[in-house]
Amino acid sequence: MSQLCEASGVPVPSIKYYLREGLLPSGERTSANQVDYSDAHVERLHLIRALIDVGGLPVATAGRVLAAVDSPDLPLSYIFGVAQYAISDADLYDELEGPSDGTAIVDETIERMGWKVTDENPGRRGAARILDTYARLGRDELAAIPEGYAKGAELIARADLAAVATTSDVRDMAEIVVVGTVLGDGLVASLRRIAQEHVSNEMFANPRSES
Amino acid sequence: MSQLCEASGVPVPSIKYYLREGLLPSGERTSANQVDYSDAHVERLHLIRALIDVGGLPVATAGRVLAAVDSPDLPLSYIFGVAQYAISDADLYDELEGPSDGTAIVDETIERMGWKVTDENPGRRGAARILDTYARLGRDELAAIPEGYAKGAELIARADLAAVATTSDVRDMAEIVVVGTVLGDGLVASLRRIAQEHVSNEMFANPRSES
DNA sequence: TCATGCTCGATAGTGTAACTATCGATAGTT
DNA sequence: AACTATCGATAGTTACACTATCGAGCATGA
Repeated sequence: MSQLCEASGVPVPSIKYYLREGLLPSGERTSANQVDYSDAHVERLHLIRALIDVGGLPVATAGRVLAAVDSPDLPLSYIFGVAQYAISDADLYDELEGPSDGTAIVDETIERMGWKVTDENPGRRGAARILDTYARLGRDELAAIPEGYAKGAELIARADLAAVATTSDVRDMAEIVVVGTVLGDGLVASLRRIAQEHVSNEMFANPRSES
Repeated sequence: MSQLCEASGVPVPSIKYYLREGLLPSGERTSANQVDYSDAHVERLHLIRALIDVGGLPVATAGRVLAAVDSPDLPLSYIFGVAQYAISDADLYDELEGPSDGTAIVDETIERMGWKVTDENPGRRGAARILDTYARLGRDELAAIPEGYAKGAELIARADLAAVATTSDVRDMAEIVVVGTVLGDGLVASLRRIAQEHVSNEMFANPRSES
C-alpha cells in the first residue's frame, strides 16, 4: 500500500526493494492484490532508514542486523556482537594479519585498564588495524592508545550500558543495543569534534586574549 | 612508473586513477614518456589508501582533505574543519532542518560542559541529527547526551590535541589532524566496543562468578 | 638501426550497490 | 463494464571506484 509510503516518507519503489531484500516483513495479505500494513511496518521503515541513512550501513548489513533484533532469544552479548560486527567493515576480517604491533598495544591497554574481554571482540582487530595503519604512515605520535582514549571509551560504554538497563524487555534491549551501537558511533564522533574545537581554543588561545 | 606500484603496493591503474583525480601530484617529467616519482609519492599513496580503505572516505572527499593538507598556510582550525567536514556525510548539510530538540540538547550540553565552540562546528549538526533520529524512533532513553559521553569526548579530544602538540611544523600538524581525525573515529569506536563488552560483563556478571 | 617493450595520457568498459521504472495480471470502485 | 490501483517480477538507471584498451612516443639492445 501507498499509505505505508505516505506514513513513513519512504518512496514506494524503495519499500518494494526492502521487501524483496527481506528487511521489511510483508504485511497481511487480504486478497491477491491487497496487503495490509500496520504501524509496526511504519516503525520498521523508520528503523531501516535510520540504520542506512544516519548509521551509514549498507542495505545488506542492515538486513543482518535487523534479523538479529528479530530473533527473540539471542543472548545480549550476541546482539552486541552482531551490531559491532556489522559496523566494522565486514571484509576487514578476511585480511587476517597475525599479531602485529597494533595487536600488542591493544592487548596492553586492555590489561592496563583491567578490562575483561574475549579474544573475538571485533574492536580488538579494528583498533589494531588502525594502530598499524598509523605506524605504516610513520605517524608514531598517533600509534599508541592514549590514556584519555581508554578512559573516554570506558565512560562512554558505561553510559551505553546504563541506557540498555532502562528496560528489561529482551526485544527492547536488542533494539537499544543495535541502534545505540550503530548510531552511537556517530554521536561520539560528533561530540569528539565539538570537544576538539573547545580544547583547541583552550590550548592555542587566540592572539587577542593572549597578549 | 611501475616501480611506484611495486614500492607502494597500489596497482598501476589505480595510481593512474588517483593522478587523474588529483589526489596524487604527478612526478617530474624526464622525457615525453618518462616520469620520475620520489619517496614522497610512495608516502602519499600510503596516505591515500589509509584515508580510503581504513578511514572509509570516498575518493573525491579524500582529494579535498589532501588538498587542505597541501595548503601550507591554512590555519589549524581550518584544517580541523576540513577533516571534520569531510567525514561527516557532506550532503548532511543540505537538509537544513532548523532548530530541533536535538539542537537544544546539544546546546545545553555544550553549556553544561563549559565548552566554547562556534556555531558552525560540524559536530553540532551531526550530534543533533542523531539525537533527532533517536527521538523519531521513539528511543527516548537514547535521545539525550549522557554525562559519560560528554566527559569521554573531552578526554579523547585532549589526547588528540596532545598528539598535535608533539610537533611545531605546520605541515606535520595538518597531517596529524587529518589522519587523527579520520582514522581516530575508528579507533574510538573500536575501543568503545571493547569497553562495552567489559562493562557488560561487569553488570550482567555470568552466573558462575556471581554465586 | 630498428624491432621490442615499456611508458604515458585519453577514452571506454566493468562490477557492485541502491534504487527506479515498466509490465502484465488481477481486484476493488463507480 | 470502465477505471484506477495494487502486486510481484524483471529490467533499467545512476554513481562510484576502478580496470582495460589504445595509440603514440621514446629507449635500449641485437
